[in-house]
Amino acid sequence: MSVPNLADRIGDLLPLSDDERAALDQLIERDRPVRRGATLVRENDRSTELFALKSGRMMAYQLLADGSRQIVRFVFPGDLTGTSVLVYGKAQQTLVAAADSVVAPIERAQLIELTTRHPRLAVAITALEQVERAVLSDRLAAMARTSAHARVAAVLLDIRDRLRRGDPSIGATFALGLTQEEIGDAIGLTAVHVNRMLRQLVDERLIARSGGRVTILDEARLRRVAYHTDRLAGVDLSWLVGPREA
Amino acid sequence: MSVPNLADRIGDLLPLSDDERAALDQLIERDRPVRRGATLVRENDRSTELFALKSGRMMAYQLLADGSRQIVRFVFPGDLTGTSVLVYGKAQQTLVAAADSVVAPIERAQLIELTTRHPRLAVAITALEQVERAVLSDRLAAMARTSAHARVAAVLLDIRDRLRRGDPSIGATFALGLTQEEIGDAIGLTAVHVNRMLRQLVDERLIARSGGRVTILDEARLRRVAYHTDRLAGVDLSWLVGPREA
DNA sequence: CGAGTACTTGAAAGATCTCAAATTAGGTGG
DNA sequence: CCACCTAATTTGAGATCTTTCAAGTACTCG
Repeated sequence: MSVPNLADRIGDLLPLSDDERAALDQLIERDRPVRRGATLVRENDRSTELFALKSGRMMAYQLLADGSRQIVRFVFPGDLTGTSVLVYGKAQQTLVAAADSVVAPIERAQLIELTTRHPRLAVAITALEQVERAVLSDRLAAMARTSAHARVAAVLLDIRDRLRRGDPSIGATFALGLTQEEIGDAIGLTAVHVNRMLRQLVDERLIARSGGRVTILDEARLRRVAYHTDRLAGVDLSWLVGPREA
Repeated sequence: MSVPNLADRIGDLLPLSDDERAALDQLIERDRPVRRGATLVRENDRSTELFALKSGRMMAYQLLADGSRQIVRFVFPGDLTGTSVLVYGKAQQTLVAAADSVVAPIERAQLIELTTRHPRLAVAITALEQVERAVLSDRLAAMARTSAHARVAAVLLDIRDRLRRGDPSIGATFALGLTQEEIGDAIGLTAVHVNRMLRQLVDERLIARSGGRVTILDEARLRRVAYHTDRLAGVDLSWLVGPREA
């Protein structure tokens, strides 16, 4: 596979029976292309669909009362997004394609039906949600407690790590695929200040930049500066009963 | 009931069959008292227990590399907490009692067993998790994008709303039950600045204070100042099949 | 009554934002 | 391939917000 899909992601957490894998594959069988810059769902839209990203990249954001935009999450292939329609019946966040993308739309009833027939998959999907939550908590702590310098470092590492999950050949150099304004909207800074912090990271010889591409020069030090923790690392579902017994 | 428990909270989302309610009641049958100030779980502790709060109040926090504390969540009666042990097998956050409390410890295997036998409850618990996530997203946006003034206003409203959920007789006046340092650790401010912002809210006639108690004088305006949204309001699980058919 | 913790206030330092302008990069039609 | 157009980036200077440090006051518990 070129990019991981939902079944691959879940398969990484948990050995899947053929039956379970087939059910997941069927869940994401439909394709819907979304052009770069296009909006897939708008905040507060009434909807009963959620999405698995198959390729490309998307961003989920909320608008605040004063018009500013908070990018809550970058969505990479294999991620499930819009899960809050399960509960709210409407979208809590706007979903925009950051690159040409393909999503699999999933009716919430489909997902419920899947989890009813395959309780282990329900647990696995819950696990993915829990990881999201842990990431969100970390980001909250970072926004509240760390400097602009640290947050910019953190977002660089985060994007690189997530790109690498889809393509292990990615090394220290990668295309960020974000404008400085988007970075700012993700970590609560103005574009101007993001620019200054990037320059500072360059001056400190932590990264290099050329033509939209970033090179991490000293990953250990950058990670220290960013107070970075990898939340997918500690996930352990091995205690769940194996596929046969389930 | 004096304070809501987990079964009540879920019952608010979804009409429960007798069977389902009994299963929930059984899930939280054990009692473990925790004295004010005591630590129930420490971040990174290996553990397979999660908890439902039965009475009192708790706080979940993370420590950052520089030693500062981020309070990620205030836990009220009926809340489930520590759910990340499902996935990580260890606690992601430290849990401390903010008041004398009683929790029901729940083995993760118990919860899995419950959700396997009662798929609708699995959905309901997922719903609670989704609400938590939406709240966390809002808080992220608030940290990243709103002023100290707005954040202090928001935390006051948040605490009041959650107290009221447990005791509808609570009106405009309530005991905050938090030190200014704790408020600061929740919203990313120093205690000194929290103090100044409280004073400013008083000067603006939005609130009054006396002896640890806060009175909201102009709720509409305070809510506007805080950019506040109530995330439990929009929850709708009515589309799930009723208990009989399930 | 005394000791410790929480609260309060002031002044100065530091971080980040705002505003403004100059420069660069990328995309398009000729 | 060039010329142009727009969006993105870069830099400077001053304003604003929040923190830090320091000191004094109030409250609570034993």
